[in-house]
Amino acid sequence: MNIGQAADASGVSAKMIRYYEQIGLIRPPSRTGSNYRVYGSDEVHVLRFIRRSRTLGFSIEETSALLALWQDKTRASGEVRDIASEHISALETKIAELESMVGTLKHLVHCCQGDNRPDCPILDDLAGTHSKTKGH
Amino acid sequence: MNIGQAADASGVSAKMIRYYEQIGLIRPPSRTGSNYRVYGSDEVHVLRFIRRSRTLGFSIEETSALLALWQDKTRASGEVRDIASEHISALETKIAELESMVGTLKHLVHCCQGDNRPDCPILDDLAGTHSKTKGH
DNA sequence: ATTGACCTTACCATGATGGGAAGGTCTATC
DNA sequence: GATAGACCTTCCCATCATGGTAAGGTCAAT
Repeated sequence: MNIGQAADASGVSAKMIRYYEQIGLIRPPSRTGSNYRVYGSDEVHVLRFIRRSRTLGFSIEETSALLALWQDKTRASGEVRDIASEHISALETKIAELESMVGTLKHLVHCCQGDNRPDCPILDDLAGTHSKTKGH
Repeated sequence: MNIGQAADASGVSAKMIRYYEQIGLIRPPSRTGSNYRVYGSDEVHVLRFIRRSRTLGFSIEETSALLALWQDKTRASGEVRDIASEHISALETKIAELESMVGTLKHLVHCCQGDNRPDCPILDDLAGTHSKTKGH
């Protein structure tokens, strides 16, 4: 299997497959006589694992740890759960931050006439020219 | 005022002030005879505006647009509201994605024993070795 | 043999920020 | 004055994950 076919089969772009190899996330595959990378179903399986992990928002580093645990037959599932739990916490923090932003912005948009007058509470808030943003 | 003092007064690092100047977000300030940048309260005001905008998650590009509108006395507040509304939508999409990730991960963690057995539903899900992840 | 689709490596770009080096300047103290 | 230390200047590099592009080699079908 060529890299393009492995890319199609795994959903990871050829560009990324080479990158993952370069940073040591995956092993260098064997090559043909003309220096083409050759992949088998095992490699595709690994690539799918990586893709799913990335889709779930795990960083490359976390993905690398999960991959090692996956391939380690003697692993303890507690380690995996810890990684996932910490990732959940990080995601929830991020969500809370975004929700806070959205809350502020919605309030500002609600207060904004949206007409042609030069007054604009959104800009006023950004400029910090008034005392309070929140609290009706 | 030197760049360090402007940084302290605005909450934007000196490094970032120079960067904003370099990309054209802010105007180059005047210089002393010894080539030091000199800032006044107007510049600090602009920097605070930028900082607040970035804190609310607006990109540099969006911040640039908002800054132009802020400094345009004849602006229509509708434009500002449109930028903010679109940003809210983008943030909400992001939040929904993150919540979806968290939902999946929580389910997986819930199913994971966290003991020393090699079975781990989280890894199984990442590997895609079973039919369903969701749906109890 | 030619063509077109694929592969290879190598370099550059993103967005926003931080780090550091090498060298110049200002201020306070001796 | 001189010296020390805190500041300033520019320039380059790194991040993180991904995409693009260019120059050149290879394969399969016509």
